[in-house]
Amino acid sequence: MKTSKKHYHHGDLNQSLLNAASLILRNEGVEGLSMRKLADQVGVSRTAPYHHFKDKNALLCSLAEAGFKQQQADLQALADNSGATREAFTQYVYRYLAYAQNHSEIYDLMFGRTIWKAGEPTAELQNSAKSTFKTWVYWIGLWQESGVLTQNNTSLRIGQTTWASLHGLARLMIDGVYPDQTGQSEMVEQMIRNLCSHQ
Amino acid sequence: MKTSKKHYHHGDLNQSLLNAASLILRNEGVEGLSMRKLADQVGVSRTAPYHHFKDKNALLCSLAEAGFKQQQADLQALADNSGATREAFTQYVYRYLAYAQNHSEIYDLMFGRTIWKAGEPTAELQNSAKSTFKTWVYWIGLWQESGVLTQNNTSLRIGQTTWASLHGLARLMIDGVYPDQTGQSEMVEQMIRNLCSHQ
DNA sequence: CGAACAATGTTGACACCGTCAAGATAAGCA
DNA sequence: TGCTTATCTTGACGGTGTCAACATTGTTCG
Repeated sequence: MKTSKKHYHHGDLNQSLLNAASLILRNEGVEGLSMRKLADQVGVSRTAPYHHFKDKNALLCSLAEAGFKQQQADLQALADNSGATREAFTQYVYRYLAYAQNHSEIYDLMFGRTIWKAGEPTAELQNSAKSTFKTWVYWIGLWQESGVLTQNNTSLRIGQTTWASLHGLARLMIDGVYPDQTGQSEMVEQMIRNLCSHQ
Repeated sequence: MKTSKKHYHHGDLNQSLLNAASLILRNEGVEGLSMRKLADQVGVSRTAPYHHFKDKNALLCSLAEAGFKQQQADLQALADNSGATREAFTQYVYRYLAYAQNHSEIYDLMFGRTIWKAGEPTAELQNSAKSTFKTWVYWIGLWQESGVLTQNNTSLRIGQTTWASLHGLARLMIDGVYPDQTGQSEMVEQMIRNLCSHQ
């Protein structure tokens, strides 16, 4: 019943849709992701997906949500293996940017206008985002305590600004504004030097 | 011949299209800007705009280009009236962010994926962007000389990172990821503190 | 002046898109 | 068994960008 192709019911359409959508996203970007093509890819009629996702926006939110969870797990693993040292922060930054580059389309969904401005973020998505940010602020606090980051403001504020800086870097690389890879790691190094406290 | 409505030829369609597009952009965002609606608004047939812009992408590039020029003039005026002081830098940052907020849709066109990744930036647009960035780097150099910004790297590198930070802040505000205005100016203040050299 | 030509406008058509409404099919349960 | 509900289907509507073919106008030159 699961792998059969002649069944009227698909079996696990919800997940299949997410998988196929992920693939299209990676290969063709959001612009190449349409509900019709998606349905076709999965081998189902145009409107079948609407029984699993309210609309396209809901599908995208689901993808972004998965992105948040993966990113959070990704980074959590790193933090567990090291203290609040400057080296850990550096690695954190590199991981963050690597994630943004390796999953640029999902990253765009997570933080871009498609969902947050043009569309409407699902409640679940908002929760995921908020949770991720809280974890981030928590670690910022630790880095402040250990003197890696400046203590001239609350961890919330420092969390906001450092994240904004990281995000800006990620966006410029992702959106094709900095097309050349040249000097990219130098930029990151300089950015880290800027973010860390100068004693 | 100019203001008449019964003429077969419009008279100044090119500019009229840009004006109308600007208006739609401001009121409804890029999502609400379609070539057909645009043509309708100007009172011309669907495909008339294609005699003035190769395609929608070209139109958007033109809008973004105008944005660059306006921004550059905007900021140039500021710089002319003040030296390379920290106060000038602060004002610069505020102006930059204000521009991003007050012209969020154009800002998005100038630096967003719509043109730079999904579409193809016109040669003219690329020139405008490059020119603006060069001016930016030039001023960064002056601020470095006067000790406002750090001298631990080239003006190009510092220009890239400070701009990335600013850009990140702008994006988060624009894209609706930071919906509340609360503490926004505090964020900016902290960001400036971070960017300026700590003597 | 008039004819040729280029610029600018028009309608028609095509292939997409998101999504709603109504009906078909299957699964779960009484 | 039959009823309900979840799932999937086809059909349809209004929207999109843009190409091809044709109409009109302004320009230029013999």
